[in-house]
Amino acid sequence: MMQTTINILIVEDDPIIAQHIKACLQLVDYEVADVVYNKADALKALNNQIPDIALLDINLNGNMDGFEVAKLINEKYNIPFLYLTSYANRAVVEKAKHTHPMGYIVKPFDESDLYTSIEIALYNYAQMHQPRNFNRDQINKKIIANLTEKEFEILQDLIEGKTNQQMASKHFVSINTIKTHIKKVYVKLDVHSRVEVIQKLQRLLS
Amino acid sequence: MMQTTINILIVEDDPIIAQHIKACLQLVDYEVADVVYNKADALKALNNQIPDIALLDINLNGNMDGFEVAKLINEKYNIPFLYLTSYANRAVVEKAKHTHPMGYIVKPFDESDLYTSIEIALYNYAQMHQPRNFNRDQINKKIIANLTEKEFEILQDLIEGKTNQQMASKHFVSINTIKTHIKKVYVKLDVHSRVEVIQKLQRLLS
DNA sequence: CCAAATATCACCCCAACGGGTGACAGATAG
DNA sequence: CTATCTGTCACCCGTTGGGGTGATATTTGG
Repeated sequence: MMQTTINILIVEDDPIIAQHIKACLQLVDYEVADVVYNKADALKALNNQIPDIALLDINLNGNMDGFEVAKLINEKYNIPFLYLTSYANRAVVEKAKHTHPMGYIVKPFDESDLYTSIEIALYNYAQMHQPRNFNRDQINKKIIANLTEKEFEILQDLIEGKTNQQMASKHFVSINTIKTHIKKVYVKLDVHSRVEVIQKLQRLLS
Repeated sequence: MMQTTINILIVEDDPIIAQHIKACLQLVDYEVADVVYNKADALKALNNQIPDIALLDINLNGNMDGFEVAKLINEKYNIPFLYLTSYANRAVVEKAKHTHPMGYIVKPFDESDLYTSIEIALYNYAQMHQPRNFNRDQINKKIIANLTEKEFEILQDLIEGKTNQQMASKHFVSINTIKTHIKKVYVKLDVHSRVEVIQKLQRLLS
């Protein structure tokens, strides 16, 4: 349940600073997933392994490529990130905040700044991206026929976008069994499709 | 559109540092609502005038009263706050994050640190405490290829649980046309099913 | 001990969906 | 005036999903 180590991606074009960041992070027991020096490598690194959080320099080799990395993270990956840059003027900050960073650290910084900001970022991001109400009891309190444990598990997979076949593989059962469970979930939630399930849950848990 | 002035409450037991913070804030055109040196005065100040954001020192005259001010803000006031402290050890940060600060600045700091953190905090706090703004612009800002007006309409129907046939009837076009639109939406959102669309949107607009 | 609940699986049917290709007309922008 | 964008539509294909029926273990509560 507990995450053992936090994996961090560093995107910083200055190798010296990048290594300094890495050293700081390791001082406080973080794991550095990767250190990359430009946008292209950042995309590769993300595609290769999704970190728990990313530290982005805005200026990468003269371009403001950090913003584009941020945009990609927002689009494709479900992780928080911090800007870590020497730019602190209005125009840049204004643009930066629209990319939804969880923090903005101005250089120079030390490992305290990194540590505290990362901790807060991870915690807040998890808080705001995990609907806490979503558990079997909460749902069962609001419907007539209660979901069984298994049905609830299937329900979770369903709203995560898994296909019946994927669920069957995951749970080591026949796809027919999955279909049976889903049919029961539909009856209990009084819906007739996957999308309706999600709508129903949003209404129920809002 | 532009907020006139940002009003900030400073809670800091060291008068020298408090004045320094105040000076920094005024340098970047923030308004300082009040400067208080202990918990009791903080409560009074909050009761008197609700600022847009608060800067809290954790240590107030030897006690960790900053946490209690934070707790009160969470309970009674609808504003973000930042910790601004010299404590950066694990135990304190651990406790701090459970009080949901929008940031954690370690002393010493300068006005850049304050400015960037305050801007991000205000923006993110507003984002997460404002109900969903589901419109085409909001989505298009976060994806590479923009959705057209028609595609956005179809998207709305889709997340409402409508089938392709229902959309075709509603829009007085062929079901093939609907399928074409949906295919384009999928490409632009980089997804492959209806459920994934919903997931994606939730992430994009969270 | 027995009934109910739960989890498992099979088979059928057909509608719905996802993906690919290609086409055509009108609007718009450079 | 072209090139692109947008909206429209068709056809094909294979997969997935939703709905119905029925069966067999195992567990559990009364």
